[in-house]
Amino acid sequence: MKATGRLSEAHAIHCADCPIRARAVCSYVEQTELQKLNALKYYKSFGPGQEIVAAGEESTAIGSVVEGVVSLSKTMVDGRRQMVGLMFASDFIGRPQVPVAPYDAVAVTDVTLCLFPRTRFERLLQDTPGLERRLLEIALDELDAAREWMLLLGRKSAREKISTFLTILARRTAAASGESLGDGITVTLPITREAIGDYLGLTIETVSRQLTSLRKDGVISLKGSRSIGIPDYAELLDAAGEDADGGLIA
Amino acid sequence: MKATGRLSEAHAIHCADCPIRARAVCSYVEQTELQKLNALKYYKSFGPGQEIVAAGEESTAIGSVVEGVVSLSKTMVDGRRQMVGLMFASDFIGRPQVPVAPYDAVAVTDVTLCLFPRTRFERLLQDTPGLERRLLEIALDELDAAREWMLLLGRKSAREKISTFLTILARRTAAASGESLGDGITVTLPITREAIGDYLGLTIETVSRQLTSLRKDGVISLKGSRSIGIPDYAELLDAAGEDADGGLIA
DNA sequence: TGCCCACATTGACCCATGTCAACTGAGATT
DNA sequence: AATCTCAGTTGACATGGGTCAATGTGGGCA
Repeated sequence: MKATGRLSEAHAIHCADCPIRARAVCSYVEQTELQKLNALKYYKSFGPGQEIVAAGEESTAIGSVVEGVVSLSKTMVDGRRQMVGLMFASDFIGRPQVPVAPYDAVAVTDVTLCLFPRTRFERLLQDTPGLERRLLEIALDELDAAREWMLLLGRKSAREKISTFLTILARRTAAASGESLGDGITVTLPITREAIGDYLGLTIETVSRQLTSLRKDGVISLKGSRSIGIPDYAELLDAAGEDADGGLIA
Repeated sequence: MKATGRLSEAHAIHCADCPIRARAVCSYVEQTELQKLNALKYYKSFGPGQEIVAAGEESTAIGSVVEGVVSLSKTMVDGRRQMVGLMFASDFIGRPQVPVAPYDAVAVTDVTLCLFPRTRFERLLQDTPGLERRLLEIALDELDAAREWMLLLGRKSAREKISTFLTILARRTAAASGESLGDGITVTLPITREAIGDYLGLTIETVSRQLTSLRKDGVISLKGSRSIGIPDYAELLDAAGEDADGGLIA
């Protein structure tokens, strides 16, 4: 990853007090072993739009998102772009053993990462019990999510794509805030229309038109361009082409 | 997985003599430890079209493809289907810790699997050195491949999709036979037009038309419907919308 | 040998989504 | 307040790929 962090690099937080401790790679690591991680880790911050790694570039560090949103995307020579992952707090970025990043990682919001030098992390992986196990779980979760996304990209209509995206945000928002999905939740879009298009394999214009269409049909309400009300989650799920319970990976 | 194997269940092969030993989950396991795996494993065979697991069903066994081709696919309530993985010899099917399959697994050809009871395998994972590490590598490779596929599904044209698929087959064929990609390799399609459509997010008709179009343009030659000649691999790569070296995961 | 059946190809047509372009609106800059 | 800018919306039109339907074809079996 680049050496160009933007904000102050906060070293302050000890792993024991880490906000993402419960779900990150380190979550199975014992208190006693945590010292090793704590000694090696460092924070780095990035501003919106700032590049974290570029595809093809060597990434010397890997680690977790502590705060903010990071997009992973691939770009074709002629500029067509497909987002292949949208990473939130506690998600893991980068891959052990492989020095070259296969995609661009870009900060979408203000982002703080908890990083480890890659080769050091590879050694930790071998002698820190629980680390590898958690990383495997995370990788398998990502794989399931990627496959769910393949269904969306390959087979869903524009309307279904947008609706699916909103259901995911709604579930994420509900989970984070403890609200119920039932009673008219409001979600905040973490990304621009362009990024939504890149995520869903659509153009900006189609994203915009589908949002308008969903609004006209009363499935959602728009409060400014980044805030979306969902009066009836079940109706949205239906528009997403999901069977009632979804089967989706949040 | 189902208990309805079709062919003789060959227990004959010892792990030490296994044809996929070098690349499968077990490849880092020491000779001495191999006994444990060998004692637990069993073979199961399936005929073309036979279901291995259904989405939503409990899968009690997980393991490797020894021989043949397996498709993983997701289906929407209205029947739209997207293949999310095409598994060849040494690929791993199923996921530890998660009892319910998130997709259908179907034998495409005659298939032989090397299976382990899932919960037993989970225990092995913890006390067999190297097993977890290799599974992590496999999962991360699959994840990279899935993300590459997301780019294809979300952003590539029908012609590019078909061409990309053929480049992958060509590389796989070349690697398996030791031939060079340069001199007019011939690939055999392992799946029907319908399955190709499901893999690429296209209809049968579009698959057929694009193959015809590529033939008319001299990019490929058709020898029967399942055999395709590739006179100039570079030209095919170009039609796939790839920059010269690809960057694709085979 | 010839028929059958599933797989594949081809044609005609249509529609969802992309493309190109103009317009709008909210926040920042002066 | 005037204006600039950039994200977003909307409109008109083009087109790639889907849909529906007819036709071709090759391998297995009577």
